[in-house]
Amino acid sequence: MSKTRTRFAPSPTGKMHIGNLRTALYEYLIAKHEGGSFILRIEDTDRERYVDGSLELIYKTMKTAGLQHDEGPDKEGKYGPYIQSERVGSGMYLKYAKELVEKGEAYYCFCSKERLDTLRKEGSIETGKEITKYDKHCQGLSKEEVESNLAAGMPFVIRQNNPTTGQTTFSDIIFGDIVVENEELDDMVLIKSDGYPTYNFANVVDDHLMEITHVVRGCEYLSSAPKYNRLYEAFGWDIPIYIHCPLITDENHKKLAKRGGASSFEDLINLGFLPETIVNFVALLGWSPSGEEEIFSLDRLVKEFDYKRINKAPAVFDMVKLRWMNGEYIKKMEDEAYYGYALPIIQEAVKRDVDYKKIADLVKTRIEVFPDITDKIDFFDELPKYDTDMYIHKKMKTNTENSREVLTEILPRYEKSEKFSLEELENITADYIAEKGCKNGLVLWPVRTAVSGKQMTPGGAYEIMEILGKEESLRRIKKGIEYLDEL
RNA sequence: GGCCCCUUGGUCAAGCGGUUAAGACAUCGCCCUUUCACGGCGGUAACACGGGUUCGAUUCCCGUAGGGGUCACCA
Repeated sequence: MSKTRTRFAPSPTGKMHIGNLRTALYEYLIAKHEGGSFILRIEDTDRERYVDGSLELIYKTMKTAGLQHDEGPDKEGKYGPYIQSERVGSGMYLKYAKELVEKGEAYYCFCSKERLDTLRKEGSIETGKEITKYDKHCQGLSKEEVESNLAAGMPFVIRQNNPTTGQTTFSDIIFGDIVVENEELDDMVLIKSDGYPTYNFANVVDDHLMEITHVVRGCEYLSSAPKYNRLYEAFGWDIPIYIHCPLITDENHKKLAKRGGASSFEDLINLGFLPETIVNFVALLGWSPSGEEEIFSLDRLVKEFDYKRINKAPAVFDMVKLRWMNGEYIKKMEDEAYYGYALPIIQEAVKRDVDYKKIADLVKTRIEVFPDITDKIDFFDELPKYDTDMYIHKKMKTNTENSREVLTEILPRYEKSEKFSLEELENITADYIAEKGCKNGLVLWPVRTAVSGKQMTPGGAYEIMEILGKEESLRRIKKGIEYLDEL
């Protein structure tokens, strides 16, 4: 048994789609789980769709996701070049295509775009159905006609020559054996008129040349798989193990579109998700471990991943659960890493001179995504204008009356505090509550309200006051009394 | 429309002929508590339908329905 080799073969056409990321991840996991190699190959045979900067984005994405390849354009390897456009120059794809022509498994086609278009249209008029198969028009060309056309410099493509009778079976690890009528197989183009191979052809040739053992890709390629098999067979090459992954869909059960919402790794990162979360989450979309855990590091995934447990049914990308999972990751983060993300956001939101780390600590268990921080801590920056109804709380038994009383009574006590530390504030308040003989909430609710102006805050009255400092805290309490006096 | 694939709670999913049909997210309730979270406990909620096969089907087979994918000189 040869060493496991998988490959991720993206096209440099923009952002990294979430489906592609999962494919890359599975390929990485399969290779690493079996101690094999993970190869990065760039499929840039469509020069029109090329997007500048995509290559760098691919590298960057793979790196931040932690999917380090063993071979690729930027890494040594004996199967290079790893960029298809660089392989075209040697004429190798054409050479292989010609080999198929020799064998009668492919043929030159000189049909114009116009003829192909009208072919489809006419077909639909006659039968009422759309004809999508090429009619093998050029297959009938004699060798001489082909030669003279070529000599005349006529543009051509090379098409696969598929049989019109019989059946082709192909085997997929996830979906099992799938049988199709050969009549259904279109004579797909192998070499385009610009001399570049099509994806379908380059893919097969390169996978063979690079000795790829497991081909992982999305389900949307399932229907082209039989044609691949014919290619392998025509060449007499070993067919790799196919692993077609279920689709990832949006909430409407439609293939996750590039448009609308977050469908790429970059989008998700920009929304504040951690790379580890995205990798973890995406791994669980269409695959499940044998145990019941759900939080997996990449290393754990490598250990646990068994591609035979990949699902068939499409999976909805659930943003809500993604957010939950990200929250789990945030809670588990080491301080240093956490502060690295949180502090800049807090500094941006709170201009006042306060202990940002303390704020960060308060908010750590209350967010799912880092941008959540801003809304939760804005009151540290400035006391919002609030309604005095906020002093009314049934459970705390507070109302505007007793709140005013509490605030007025406790204010001078806080004023006497020297350090205004958590401990001191706690003692002062506890003493007051004891003297008053009331419930904690009766005092703490109005204090927290006055000091924050919000109904919900990370941390309680003490934490907030400590962070705000004596001057600001007292100012806010006085403000609260003022509001209540106005009633 | 042709071809192909899919079908367990709202979502992700376990299950692989006999189970009280797991677990997670979401949701609801309770507890904890100075609010909100966190945490803890518990509840609601599923095998699309119809035929077979079988002593027995969520599991196997065939239909039906629904959903999805794909039909390029794009990948």
